[in-house]
Amino acid sequence: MTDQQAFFDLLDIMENEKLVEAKRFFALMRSTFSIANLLYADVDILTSGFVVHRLHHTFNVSAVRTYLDEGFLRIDPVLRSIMGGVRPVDWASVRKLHPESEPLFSALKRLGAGTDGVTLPLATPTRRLAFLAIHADVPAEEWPAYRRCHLRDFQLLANLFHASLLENDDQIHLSEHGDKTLTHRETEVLGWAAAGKSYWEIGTILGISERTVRFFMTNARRKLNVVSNTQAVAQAVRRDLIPTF
Amino acid sequence: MTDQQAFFDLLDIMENEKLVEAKRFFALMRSTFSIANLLYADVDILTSGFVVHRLHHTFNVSAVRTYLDEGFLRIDPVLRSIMGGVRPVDWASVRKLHPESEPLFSALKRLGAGTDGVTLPLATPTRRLAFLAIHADVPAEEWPAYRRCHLRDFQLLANLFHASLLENDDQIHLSEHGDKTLTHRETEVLGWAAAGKSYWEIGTILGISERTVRFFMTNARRKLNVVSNTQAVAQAVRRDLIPTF
DNA sequence: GGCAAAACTGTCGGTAGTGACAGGTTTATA
DNA sequence: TATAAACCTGTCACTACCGACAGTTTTGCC
Repeated sequence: MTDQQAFFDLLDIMENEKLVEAKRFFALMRSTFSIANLLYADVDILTSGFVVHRLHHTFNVSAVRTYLDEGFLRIDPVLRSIMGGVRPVDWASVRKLHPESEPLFSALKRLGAGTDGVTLPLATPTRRLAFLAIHADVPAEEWPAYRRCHLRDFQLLANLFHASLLENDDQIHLSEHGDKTLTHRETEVLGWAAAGKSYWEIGTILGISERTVRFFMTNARRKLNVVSNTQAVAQAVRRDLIPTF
Repeated sequence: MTDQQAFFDLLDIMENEKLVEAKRFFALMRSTFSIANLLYADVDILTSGFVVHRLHHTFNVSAVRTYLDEGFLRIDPVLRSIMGGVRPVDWASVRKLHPESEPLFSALKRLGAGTDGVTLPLATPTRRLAFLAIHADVPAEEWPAYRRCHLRDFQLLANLFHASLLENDDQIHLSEHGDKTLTHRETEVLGWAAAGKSYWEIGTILGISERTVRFFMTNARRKLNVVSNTQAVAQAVRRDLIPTF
């Protein structure tokens, strides 16, 4: 049971160390399990493309570049599954479910990325997309059993690694934009927007100009760190900043 | 290694069954591990109080009621830790860190809730607070070793149980709120709109055209009887219709 | 197979929202 | 009396949203 011992040693590290560097985590994972490669990502998908918050991996750099340049990120059915839930996603089962993605899997194989593995979705406070992809280094026929056996290890360790990175993120974030409180007017216009009123209508209701309504709304958006009135209202409702009427 | 076998049997159930009832999950957990009691909660904490989204447990009903009535929910240092991160929280270590909470722990002991256990934070798409509290049924001196040994099992199984509930969430809540039921796609696009995504971005994320996103959003607006996406999202958030991914 | 519901797509024209430009007025507090 | 913070307003250019037009394809069920 040396396998077991190695896992518990790794668990102790992940539980007790404040920040575990990605390189170190990957090295430990590879020495503990039969893993060929690992990829951890925390990205935000936007109009302009995607904003990579964090990306660490052990794959061939040019292979990952090819994957990104070819736009595989947008069509990868594994990622689509990740976005749709919180369960671990086994690559093989997705491959079976999406035969139209066969070219992608073939390309990945050519790039040396292999096709046996599992991707674990990870929770982010905002709606970003974070995951740990684990590329197996066991014969294809042994993979299902190996995955079944070690999924619990992967899940816990991935969570702890992710938590470690997030916790170090928070420090930066909190010091960057400490909580801004909304003014009375900002709260008011958010409330009316949540009630479906347009800028013009809100201006009429509050007896101010449409422009001024926009001014308050823009301030509110900035303070809430969001990009649209819709998102601002969603935030405000969730955080109970809007009087219910 | 019957212990091991029992875990894997349970894993198979959690991975393959669409919806696992809380009662059944708890029973399976208790028969597989040395667990006295379990408590799963998914709540939303607001300034005006807390909204219980889901609550399942095996504790004494009146004990839980006392816990809530006494306002322990607000002062419980375990919950405070949970809110701050995504790591599993061991009750004993929190107790040591917060000597001022000793009365709470004593009260819990009186209520039969015990003081050896661990609470696992679970990811929610919105900023709700979800967790699985596991109350050990092993002698106090054996608990640290037992916890270390089975944390990975707890983490994975808790995740899968939580995922199962989340996946079945929208149906349950919509049936409560009656008339118009939103389709899966409609709730999905609402969720991304609440996250500040534009039609184009949502289309890209979901792998459909911008026009189709507009189609779903228009249907959602009509069903919710609102005039703007902003109002639709406000309604959806208030009524907890926002999708769970 | 037939039917309904859901999922999906295209185009047009008008209205609403958004960021960046550049200000002025009132009110509370140091 | 400074000084900040809130409150208030105008214009321009651009993008996003929204309703109404008119469909096709897929999925689940009887």
